[in-house]
Amino acid sequence: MKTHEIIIVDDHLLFARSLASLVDSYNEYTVKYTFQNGSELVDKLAAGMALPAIILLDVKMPVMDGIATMKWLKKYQPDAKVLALSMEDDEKTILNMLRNGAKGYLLKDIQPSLLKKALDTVLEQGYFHTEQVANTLMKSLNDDSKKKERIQLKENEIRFIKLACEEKTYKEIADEMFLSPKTIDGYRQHLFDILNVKNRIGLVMYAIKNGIVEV
Amino acid sequence: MKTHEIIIVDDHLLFARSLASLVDSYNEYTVKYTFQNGSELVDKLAAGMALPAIILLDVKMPVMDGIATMKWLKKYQPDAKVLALSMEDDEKTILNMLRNGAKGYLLKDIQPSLLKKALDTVLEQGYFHTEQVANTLMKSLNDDSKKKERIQLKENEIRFIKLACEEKTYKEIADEMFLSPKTIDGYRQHLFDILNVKNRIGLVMYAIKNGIVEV
DNA sequence: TTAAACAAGAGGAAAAACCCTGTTTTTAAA
DNA sequence: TTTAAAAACAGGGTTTTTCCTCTTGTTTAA
Repeated sequence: MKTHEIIIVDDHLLFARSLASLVDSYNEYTVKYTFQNGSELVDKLAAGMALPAIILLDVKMPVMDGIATMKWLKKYQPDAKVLALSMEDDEKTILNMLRNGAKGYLLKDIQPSLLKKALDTVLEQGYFHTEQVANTLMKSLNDDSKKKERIQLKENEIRFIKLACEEKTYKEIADEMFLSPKTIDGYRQHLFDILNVKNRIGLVMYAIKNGIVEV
Repeated sequence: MKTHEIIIVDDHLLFARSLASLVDSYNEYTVKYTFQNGSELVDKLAAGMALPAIILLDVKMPVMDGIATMKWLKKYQPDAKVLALSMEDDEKTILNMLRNGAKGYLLKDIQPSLLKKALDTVLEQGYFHTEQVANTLMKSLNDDSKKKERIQLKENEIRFIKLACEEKTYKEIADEMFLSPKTIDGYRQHLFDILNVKNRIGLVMYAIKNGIVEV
């Protein structure tokens, strides 16, 4: 029976080696290579190496870390199946890896048996996540909807911002809000000042970053 | 021992009733009210009714549906703990409910025993999600990172768009790209045409929706 | 090889966005 | 009841954006 090829990318040699022997102990999987950082992997892939079934990718590495590697893979090898490995369950990092196409996020302190399940699940379903990571994910969805309004905006200002994110002129916005264009101009200027932006583009980006408008 | 109060909001009376008796059968929980739509709930809350421990909220309802209700709650009762109930596992809806603060998303065809676990978990951890929903969540994270570039854009056009999402004038963008402002103007016009947007705001929104720029 | 498509760029002009300094009216607070 | 801040609005000027048409040189495809 043909086994699935695995590549391990991790700068901690000891860990990488033991992980490799663990993976090799499964009948269905074989470790093809272990690399010490992202750019070793990228080099080989760029040189024409075929994608393995799954890449186990450490997040924190010197030279080219997990996130940089994911970005490269997303662009040039979007079909790569990557399981991220990490010491810490930092929310931002998890999101970043997953958003860039990682199929799952494993903490390094998981039960070895879980690794097998993770590999199997990724091949079958395309995704794998632990309870813990899923929780973090859920939380993040909510947090950013809460951490809104660090600067308290008035009802009308928010209405204005939302309209400013559409393809409308200020004149049209004024009509829609039943206010004079000059008042709208005042809103605009005031918001530029308090939000520290230079033009309407900045206002739109602020609105998106702070969840005032849905993307 | 004091039980946790539950409110059920569902327009299907038969379902609501049986759900209520199921919840009441747990020692730790008591159904306080059942409402037939979101606005009944909102009315009571607006009139000063205290929040229950958990609200079980149907997604598809007449008058005021789950999403509208979540939006109201997010604004006026952000501490409400809501478990969404739904017949279908539509990706958009799930995201929408969770983004608006739902603590979990239960499909109506789950095992009754899972409901108990869901209630317990929400109270303990703040969140509950089934395997299935978590999967949907993961998938959505990735799908939108892939569905990029439906319209094939040139390297330079993408560079321009990215800069157009910053607070720069076209003159500044031209300098940065070592091109004449008139060439930049050409890029702009061409992109407006092919992307079907009316102004730079539309361009920025397109860029964000299609993952050309990170938010 | 000739025509078509394309990229870079120019001129000119109207529309929209931006900026500053004011006045009047409302609203809220002392 | 007086005062003061905030909201609505105006005038008027500068800059940027947007739109249209046109030229020139380069690839590309028939």
